[in-house]
Amino acid sequence: SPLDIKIEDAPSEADQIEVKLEEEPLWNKFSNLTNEMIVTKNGRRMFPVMKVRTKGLDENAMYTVLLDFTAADNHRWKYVNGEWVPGGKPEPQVPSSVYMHPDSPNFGSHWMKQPLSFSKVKLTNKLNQHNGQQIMLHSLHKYEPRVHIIKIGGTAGAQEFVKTQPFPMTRFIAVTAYQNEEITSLKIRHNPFAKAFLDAEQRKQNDYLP
Amino acid sequence: SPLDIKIEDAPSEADQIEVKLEEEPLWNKFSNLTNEMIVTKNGRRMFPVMKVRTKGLDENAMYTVLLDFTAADNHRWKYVNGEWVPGGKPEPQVPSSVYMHPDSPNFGSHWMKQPLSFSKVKLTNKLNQHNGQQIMLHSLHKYEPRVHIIKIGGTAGAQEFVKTQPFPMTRFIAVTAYQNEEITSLKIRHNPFAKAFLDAEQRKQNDYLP
DNA sequence: GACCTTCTCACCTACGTGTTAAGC
DNA sequence: TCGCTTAACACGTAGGTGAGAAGG
Repeated sequence: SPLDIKIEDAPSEADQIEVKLEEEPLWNKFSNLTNEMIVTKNGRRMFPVMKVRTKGLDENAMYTVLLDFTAADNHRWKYVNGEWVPGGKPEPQVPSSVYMHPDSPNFGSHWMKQPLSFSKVKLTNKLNQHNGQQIMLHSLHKYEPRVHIIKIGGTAGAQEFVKTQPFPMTRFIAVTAYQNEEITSLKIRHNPFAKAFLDAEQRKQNDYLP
Repeated sequence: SPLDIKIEDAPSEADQIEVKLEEEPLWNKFSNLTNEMIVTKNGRRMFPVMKVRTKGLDENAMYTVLLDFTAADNHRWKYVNGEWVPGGKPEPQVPSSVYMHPDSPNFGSHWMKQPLSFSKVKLTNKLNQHNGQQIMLHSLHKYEPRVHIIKIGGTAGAQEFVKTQPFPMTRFIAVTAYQNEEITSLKIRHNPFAKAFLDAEQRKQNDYLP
């Protein structure tokens, strides 16, 4: 009967929350070529930048937003003859450390007001003590970024994971130097900080013409 | 009797909270000369930067920290013969808009961990719609900065002022161009962004020597 | 030798300074 | 004229790029 509605049928908050990737067309271009991200001792920013739009949060509740990276598979990769091929045993696959979005903690209304950008996260291949802005990854391993939404309860210190959203399109192989020159070319053409190399890049493009 | 303790005798949270100015010796140098702060259309940062240290907050409670500016007196000022003198009627003295510290909202533990800096606040003499980082002031009026601590309650949207701390030593007159060249000199000697003018400044200093 | 990593570099973005001359 | 404001400017801080040579 219509009166038989159970409490479990009510959608939980987690079901209502959406975390959606921005700039999918750009990410897709990199993904189609197998994306690479540079890791350095002091940490390198990601390009493209992870940007997500959130929906379905409680406007007045408080949330913290996290970014981390899971091992996308179970091996080490090599770039051979213009192709990425699996090779060798992987490093022990411990979960990456976690980057907290600098606006955290904040109200649901804040997070939903505009897309949030993880522009300042830095990827490194070394353990660096001082700095919560760096995430250590293993070079030549493939990773998948995830965003977590954590709700902060009214009572002291209470926290609760309400959503974990993986982004398969943003997968990448961590490298200390770019392997695929098409990736280099895409980065130069879209990252304003690489403008110094744009002229040379455009000359190369012209070389392919008759 | 010892049992006669009344609840009112317990110190309120506001009584326990301290908000203390950092870098007082530097502020004092400017204050002794009558400090000036540039205001521009797009907004100018303050120098020195307002930095405060907080104590006595509840580590697990959530607070927002605000900065604003009150009219320090009831007249307009003029710089005549190397001196600031009162002159003319003031603009209507509405309270300034409010700058929210970018870490807001955050836990008491966060605010007490290290001094908080208001380095990014910008002072303007024009109403600029888009931008919460700018505070409009009237040129040639004297202002006194204040810091407010606001506690965010557990229930939706509940907020409560728990502390308002004025800083008389940081008073300044808003100007569109520096009037007292000793103020200019102090700014150049201490603000790293003015290093381009440091050489010329040091030559001037030497001119005063025999 | 082949592969991977590290370091320095020129060249950018982005923007915070007071100066100066022009505007009102 | 005088007082005040504006806008362009040179010169900094601060730091994000891939290139290329050197190192392991």
